Amino acid sequence: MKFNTITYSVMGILLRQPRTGYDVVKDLKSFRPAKSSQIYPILANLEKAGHARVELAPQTGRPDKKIYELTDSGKALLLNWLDTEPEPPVTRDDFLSMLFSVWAKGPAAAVRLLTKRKDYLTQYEKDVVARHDSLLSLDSGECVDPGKARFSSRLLYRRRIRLVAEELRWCEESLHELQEFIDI
Amino acid sequence: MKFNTITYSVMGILLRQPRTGYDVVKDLKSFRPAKSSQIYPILANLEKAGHARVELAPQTGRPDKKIYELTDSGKALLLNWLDTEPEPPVTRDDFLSMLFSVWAKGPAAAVRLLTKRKDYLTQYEKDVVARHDSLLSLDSGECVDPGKARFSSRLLYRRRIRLVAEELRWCEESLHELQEFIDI
DNA sequence: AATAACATGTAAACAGTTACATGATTAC
DNA sequence: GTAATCATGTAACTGTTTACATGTTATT
Repeated sequence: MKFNTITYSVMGILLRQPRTGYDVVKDLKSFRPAKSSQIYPILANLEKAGHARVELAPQTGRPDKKIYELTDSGKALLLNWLDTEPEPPVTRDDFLSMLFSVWAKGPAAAVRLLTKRKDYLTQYEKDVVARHDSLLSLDSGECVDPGKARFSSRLLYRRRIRLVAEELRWCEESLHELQEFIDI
Repeated sequence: MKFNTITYSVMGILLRQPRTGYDVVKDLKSFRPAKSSQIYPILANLEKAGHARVELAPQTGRPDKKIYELTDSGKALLLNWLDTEPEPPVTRDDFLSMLFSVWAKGPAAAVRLLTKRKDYLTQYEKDVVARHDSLLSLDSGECVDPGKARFSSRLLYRRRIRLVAEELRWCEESLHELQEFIDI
């Protein structure tokens, strides 16, 4: 059976700890967002293929929890995937398409667009920094041990923070450049 | 009629100059990549809706060129879109999913993964810088005029260059951190 | 001689989102 | 009392890629 790449991301969550579908969706948010309607079938497929097993936790008033756990074959499959060539990243960002055409609307429109982006990034930066800080506060020792899951998480957060900060600098530089065309 | 966001990216290309479907695919590559099988129907729809008109350029030995040009209604629609709220950007990047799980494979695997990324980014940086430079060499005056299309292009290239450079710094920093776990 | 670029498009498959179905519990 | 969170999933729709169909011309 051939799996798509999001399946490996799901396995990456289960490698760290047994999780429900609902949990997996939350955990994926930071590096590979997906809707629950996409995740539930993936978990079912993993179980059918023997790469995950399920434990049922009965609940009252809401659907019973299905706690998924990675099997040895699942773990082996995931670790194997790490040696394959990752496909080049793809980004879809309306802001870039808007910027591409904003010249036709004049400098004021460009300023509006870039200011909106700056606000978005500022908020985003705050969120990521907060999550990064709370990760470090949990157990700063684990975060620097490359054999621990939190090491990976820390690297990912740090990357995000750096990139967002750099795009903010770019926004400000671009806005600064546009100033002279607005004021005069 | 309601259009999806890639349609606006296509209109953004046509706003700059009349183009064939083949050309549009090439032009989109830098900020909103898409396959030709997705673009041809979009162009046909734009024409049907009256937002683009087609001029036929007969050729021998290969299909006649269909040169699309944006109409006034198309231009108005595009400029209107620039005032709407862009949806938050989404990125799909296998490398991030691999990094998320690489802790389970140990520091040497992490070094391999990051080195591969570094190589990819180094090549990518070279490409973008080259395209940025060739843009500047064409007409450096237009590039600083926010009423000209090349101003938008220059901003987009500069953003890419900055972000790639920042991710390269992050790679190197992370690799440096991993060194001590490998050598000893 | 082989490969890349030029040029159009359709059909099928895959990936991903939105809407639906269902409702208790918890926090404000 | 209102909104968010918890918890599962299916069906329909939209978006994107891959495979097919068909060749010529230019470059290496």
